[in-house]
Amino acid sequence: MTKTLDQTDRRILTILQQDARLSADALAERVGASRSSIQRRLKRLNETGVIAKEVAQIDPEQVDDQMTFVVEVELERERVDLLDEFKRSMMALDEVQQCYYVTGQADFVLIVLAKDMKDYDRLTRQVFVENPNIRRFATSVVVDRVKASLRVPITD
Amino acid sequence: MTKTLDQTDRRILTILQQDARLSADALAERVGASRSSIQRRLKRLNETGVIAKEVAQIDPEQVDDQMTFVVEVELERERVDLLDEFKRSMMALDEVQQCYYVTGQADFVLIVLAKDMKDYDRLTRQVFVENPNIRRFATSVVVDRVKASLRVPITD
DNA sequence: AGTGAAACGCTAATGGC
DNA sequence: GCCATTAGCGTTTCACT
Repeated sequence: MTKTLDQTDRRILTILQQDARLSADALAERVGASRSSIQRRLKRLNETGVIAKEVAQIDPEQVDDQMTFVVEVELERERVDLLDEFKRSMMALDEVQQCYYVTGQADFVLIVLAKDMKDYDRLTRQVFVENPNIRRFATSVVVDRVKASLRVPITD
Repeated sequence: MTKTLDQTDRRILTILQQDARLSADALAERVGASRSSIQRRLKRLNETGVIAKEVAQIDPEQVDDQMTFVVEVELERERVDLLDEFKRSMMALDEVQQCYYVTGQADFVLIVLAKDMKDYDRLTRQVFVENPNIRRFATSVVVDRVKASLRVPITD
């Protein structure tokens, strides 16, 4: 909880967000510390959950022709139990890459992946249209995935 | 370009999207192949760019108290050179975690991180308000980051 | 063509000092 | 920060199919 992340920690995190395959030696050189120091820090950063996980980023176009959609969802009533139920259903759907509960006219903003429009249509019918708790949803089709990361800016 | 990814490749990709730290031995066991086969596949998947990179996912709350914003941006005129200029400026901004060029009333949807409202306000003044090419932008504040990944669903 | 098994040297990570 | 041990990696070779 009490995260005293010093400058070295922050530099490590900045680097690992771009490339998690770097060895402790390479990191040591870049941030100006010894390898053992780096490894102790890495262990701590992993154990405390600052580094949540390391994942491979896949090029969507090379796997299947995947389309991306931005979806705004407005619920009928904002009851806590219904909100939670909606959140849980979004968590469970592989096609929903991201889900944000937001202020403003919409209640949720989603990033959704699907193979094609037909596939997307099938998904929305299943998840939104047949859900009486959803007042409306608006879809934007992503033409260009200009930038897509989960990178957190870290000032050191 | 489009390699035929077989079932084993797809399983590997699915697993690595959740945890890129697994050893070739561990992968071999999970997908039912030998270590050498896995390593040959990994090499190919990396060289062809199917696996674009491996990155560490940081818990934003443990680094700084970061707020997340969803921003819709509408440009004044959709001239190709102006679109490209806007895309480039988004690429360059660390605070812009994601940027999608979309169909619909908005031209772009952004996911933006900032320390607080003041910080966000400063950013928008700089990037949007003082840009004559931007007709309007609408901000939603993220209350709950329900789900945030870049995971591409891979059916095998 | 790709697979699985074995073996090579090397680099990197781990835990104790 | 250093050292010794262990683990994992990258590669090659070979027989198989």
